[in-house]
Amino acid sequence: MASEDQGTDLLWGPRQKPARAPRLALTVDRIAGAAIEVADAEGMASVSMQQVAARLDVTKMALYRHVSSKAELVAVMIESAVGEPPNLRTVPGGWRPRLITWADLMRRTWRRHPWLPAATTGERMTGPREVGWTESAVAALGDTGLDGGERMDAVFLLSGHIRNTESAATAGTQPWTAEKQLRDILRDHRERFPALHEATMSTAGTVRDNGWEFGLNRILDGLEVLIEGRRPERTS
Amino acid sequence: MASEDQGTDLLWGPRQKPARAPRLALTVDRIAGAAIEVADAEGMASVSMQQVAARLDVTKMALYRHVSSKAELVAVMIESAVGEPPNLRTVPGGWRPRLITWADLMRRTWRRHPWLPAATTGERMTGPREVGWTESAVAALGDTGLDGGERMDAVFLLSGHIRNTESAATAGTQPWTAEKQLRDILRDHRERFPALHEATMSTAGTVRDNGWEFGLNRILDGLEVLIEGRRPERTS
DNA sequence: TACACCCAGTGTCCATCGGACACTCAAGTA
DNA sequence: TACTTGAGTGTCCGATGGACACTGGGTGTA
Repeated sequence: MASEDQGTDLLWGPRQKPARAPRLALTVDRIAGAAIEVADAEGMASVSMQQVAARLDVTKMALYRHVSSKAELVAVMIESAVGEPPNLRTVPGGWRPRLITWADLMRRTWRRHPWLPAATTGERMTGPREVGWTESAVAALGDTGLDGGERMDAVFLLSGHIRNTESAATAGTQPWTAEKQLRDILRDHRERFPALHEATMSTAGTVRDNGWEFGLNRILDGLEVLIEGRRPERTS
Repeated sequence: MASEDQGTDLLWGPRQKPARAPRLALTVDRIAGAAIEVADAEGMASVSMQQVAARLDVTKMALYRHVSSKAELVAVMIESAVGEPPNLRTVPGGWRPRLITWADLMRRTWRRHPWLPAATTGERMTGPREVGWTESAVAALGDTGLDGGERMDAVFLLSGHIRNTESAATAGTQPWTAEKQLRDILRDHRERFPALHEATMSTAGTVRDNGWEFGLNRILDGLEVLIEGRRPERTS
């Protein structure tokens, strides 16, 4: 950029500083941190090797000394962003409050890093912390009488709901979440989509959470029906 | 590519064919069809302007005469792939069988085009057929006593479940769906993830559907709890 | 019949992407 | 002092989406 100016300074000016500031050593953690900053600020689409490298004042190829590919960079970002999985054993009240706590913590994390839904779709590597979050939720269902497959399916269902509501929050994943756009469409075509038109209009002015609370309660109610039905009959 | 050979042929060989086969006129539908073929065969990542153009034996820039951007191409693909929304009014038995039918039809469509989850994430344009599918499901909840917001949230919850199970079917969206990989990890770290290890091992050899049936039944049960509780009390 | 216009399809260019590979150069060791 | 090592660099490549000027054949009008 300013190579000529620098040359002039080097020749004529007072030698004020070492030509290149003594920079911190590059580490995987620093790289992940920079990538997360880019993603938080400008979205996953802006996370490229050159963008991340630029933020560290380094060449993109330097990054490859520490991560073997972009996929690995993303994997490291995710592990760093999700944080340590929670310990739910101290939450009183059985499986339901524990799952609510888990879902709430997870949702908070995902809200802090809105690119997580986009980063965690598709084939990819999985890190220990991510698995730890799953462990945590599966363990919370330990005394419900559900079998192993059911416990895993239940956690998948719940975490999928978080993914859906959060990715819908940042981008219109589903037609009916792009509020404004959909409302305009429906105003122009109300005769074609009467039920949807009526439902949408009745929610005008309402605070929307993309169905987070609604879906959470439906899922937990559905689980409760199964768990209570499974329990050895006592009274009835 | 073979321009010199063609030149030779034109000069010396018998003039066998018009240099370029009389090709079908390019239309948006033909373009969308070709793009869907590419996506079905090689996944969404292989859908590029040049790939689609090549399949039509045409330059990529020719496509821009018919679609204004790649985003528009994708939007057209989606509209074409989802097909006409179903009419559920003939399905007997109330909202539950109707939603099951709807979910089953939608899941079938998404299975036919495994790229649909990937294509319908992120900010994008929405077409009338896609909105039609939503209309169809919202209408099925018309006589449940749910209010407009609840009906939309319910449909979002259900369609989100389809998205999750289907996108997990084609790629390991969640750690616990990449069966083989996860099982290996857990074998090596069973002391770190005991609950998950136990749950996973107990499902060995089981046919997995990514929790489709399980999640569907939980969601419907959860909806039923709400709907029945909302109904004006009769007996009890 | 002649000519001008229109427009679908072409060719070329550009910035950006992930990544391969050979390099420089300073620090540490023999 | 000479050699090795390894972090960071520079350059190249093919593929991506897209801008823009061009061409050539068909059609409507004079």
